[in-house]
Amino acid sequence: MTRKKGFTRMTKQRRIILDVLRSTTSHPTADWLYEKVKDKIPNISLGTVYRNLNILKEMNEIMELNYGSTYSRFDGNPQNHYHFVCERCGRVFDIDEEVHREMDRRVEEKTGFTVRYHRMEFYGTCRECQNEKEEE
Amino acid sequence: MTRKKGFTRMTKQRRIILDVLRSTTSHPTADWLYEKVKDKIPNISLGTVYRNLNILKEMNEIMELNYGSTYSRFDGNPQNHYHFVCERCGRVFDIDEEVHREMDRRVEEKTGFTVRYHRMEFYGTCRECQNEKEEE
DNA sequence: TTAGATGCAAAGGGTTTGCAACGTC
DNA sequence: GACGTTGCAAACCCTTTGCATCTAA
Repeated sequence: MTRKKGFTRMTKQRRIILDVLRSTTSHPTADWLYEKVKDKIPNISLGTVYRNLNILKEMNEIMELNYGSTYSRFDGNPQNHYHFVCERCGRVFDIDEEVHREMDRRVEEKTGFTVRYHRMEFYGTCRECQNEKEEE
Repeated sequence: MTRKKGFTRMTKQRRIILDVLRSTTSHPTADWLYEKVKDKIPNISLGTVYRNLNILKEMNEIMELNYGSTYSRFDGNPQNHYHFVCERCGRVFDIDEEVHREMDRRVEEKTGFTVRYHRMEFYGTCRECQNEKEEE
């Protein structure tokens, strides 16, 4: 699983993909990033975006999120933090709440497993969507 | 999102899919369920399994989990609970820990969002995998 | 009786990958 | 110069879906 190979080269593509991801708080999809990066590298391919996202993930520079949807979202903040997913509009928000590391220890004691980290995501309705009319 | 339609019929397929899922704690994939159900309904189709899993999910009889993998796993226990995902073998375990509903309220206060529930999953190495030799 | 459910197979759609050319170190 | 990386397009693979047929209520 852990990959020890190179990843030595900081190509223009890799750098710009990371820049774009770091410059937004919207937890974008690979395709959204592809479109954005195309502004700067018009002939970049979607495959390159995916490849670099996977590499950046292995380098612990970014996080991959997949909450319910059929596609992944990416987070340019590699620090563990919690998320909120709006069930109406699908947007993902960061939650400003400390990560409860003590729960990892408690689970370790209970299970005998080794816990490296945990993820937590809240589901509900964001403020904006609360104000919209109900629809069936 | 919320679907008001029928789902009135408890077909043989639906009942057996739910039975099989309820009879395991392994959080199986759709394909695994398909293979198991085939023992009882040899000519059932994979599409039927998927359709029923989606319906059962909407009926709040089961939960769909998608933690990292490209495919979903299903949980026959509709009660919210936490999970542990082994990063080595990929198995998913239930965690016997009360759900911290108070965190939902705290996030609501902080964000102004409406929180319906939260999910939490721990990642690490299960006991069995800890005993296996390291491999690169 | 009849609307929901099934089987089959094809389509969907996000993601991965093989390969030749390219670019970084 | 060597080897990681890219672009392109095809392949993958899990999941959904159209349609004729079937069946639970």
